[in-house]
Amino acid sequence: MYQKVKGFRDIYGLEARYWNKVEKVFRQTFRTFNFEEFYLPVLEKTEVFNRGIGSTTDIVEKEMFAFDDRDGTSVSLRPEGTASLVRAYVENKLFSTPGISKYYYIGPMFRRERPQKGRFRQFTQAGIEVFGSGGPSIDADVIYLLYKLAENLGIKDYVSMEINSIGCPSCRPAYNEKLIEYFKANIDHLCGDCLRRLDKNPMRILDCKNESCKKITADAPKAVDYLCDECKDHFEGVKSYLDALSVPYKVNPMMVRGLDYYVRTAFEMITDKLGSQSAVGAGGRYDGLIQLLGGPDTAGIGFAVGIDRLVSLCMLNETEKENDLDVFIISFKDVSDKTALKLANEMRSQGISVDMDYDFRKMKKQFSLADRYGALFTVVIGEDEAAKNTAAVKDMQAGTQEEIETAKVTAYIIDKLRRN
RNA sequence: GUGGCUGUAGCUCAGUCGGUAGAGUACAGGAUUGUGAUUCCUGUUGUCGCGGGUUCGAUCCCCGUCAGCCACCCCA
Repeated sequence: MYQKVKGFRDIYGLEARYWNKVEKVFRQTFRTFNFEEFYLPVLEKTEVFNRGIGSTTDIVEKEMFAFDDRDGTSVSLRPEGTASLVRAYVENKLFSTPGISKYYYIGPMFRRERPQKGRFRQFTQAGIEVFGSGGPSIDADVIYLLYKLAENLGIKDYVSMEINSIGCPSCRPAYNEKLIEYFKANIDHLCGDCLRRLDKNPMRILDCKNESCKKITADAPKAVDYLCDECKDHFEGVKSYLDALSVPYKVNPMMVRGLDYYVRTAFEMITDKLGSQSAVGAGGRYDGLIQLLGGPDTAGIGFAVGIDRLVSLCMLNETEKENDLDVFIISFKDVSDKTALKLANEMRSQGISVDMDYDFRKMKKQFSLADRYGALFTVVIGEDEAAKNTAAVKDMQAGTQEEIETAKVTAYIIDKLRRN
């Protein structure tokens, strides 16, 4: 028997229904914020990610599905969406459209990590990107959108929002110096991983979960205390707009970003309900990225959310009904099979969901099928009814039954459904 | 990439101190020749994850491997 590739999965049944619901809520919510859908390729030249995400990040260094195409160019399954979308934005010269650009995408991403709870090698992210606005009000609105998604999915009690500012190229180097200085003074308390981070990316030490490191990081210099005037004003602006929108949030000075392109505002929507995978959505500002990928100097901000994780959270509620069917037609071979088939499609063209037993089994069997599908109504066409050109329509919840002329069944059902 | 646990029927799991397996559920048929639940009867299904070793004999012991789960790491 064949097995799926490690870390990849099949999604069906109840989970697929939730998946559907989440995507629907996402598209509707994005629509209300005037975001436009962007369909992106799943495969990009590897350099897009090397340049965009940062060649020393873990994602690029050891998690990409990268391989050489037949002509020798290195290509990669995308590990995230932002670099691709920025590439597309620049390549299609969309920066010349008037005003700011707001796009969203939903689709599979690929990272070759060891699978565990809430983490798969193919996972789906939905994300948004805003190009062309550098002010703090869009930051707050984007964070509000992320919050709104959780609210619209009915899971806002499961998540919380944290924000931070990680500075910009003009203030971060000085802050990094301070950090390195501080950690070097406490170097014997750092774990092996953090020793390596010390030179490469000292901010990441703040994120370490090692107990001994945590003790030191608690008193480490904080980025928010070393922001330049512009960054400080920006961060204060973001907070005041968030307050105006009544978004519940917490400033977490320990929050950092794993991707190189982020500046200033960083935010995360986290949960404690998914084991060790706490992030369900995260994002930030990346003002230099568009230029880095060959475009004009354009401000950018965005976020990505993990659909797989969100679906898990939604399933905690267990409110999704199994029932999806309006009508089940019970019919019999050589008695009412053709009538049933015609009636089913007559109702379907009116938008009613209809199913039937194509094997025309015994009535009792057909009723239990109708029951299993959660049908609201059954339409029985047996010998008696067929002879009279009628059908027995049964309300499955009430248990009541009425005999209706076959030609009038569709109208009767529509009327009944409307009343419910 | 590192570590721990797990892998038996479609699903949940039991079991054999080493002698090639069983329950519940699900499914199919019937009791019930026109009505959903329950009940009762009958029936079907397994390369006991895969490969190798030890043994007269392995689903059980040993090694390897693959997959899953959980954690580290990383991240959405």
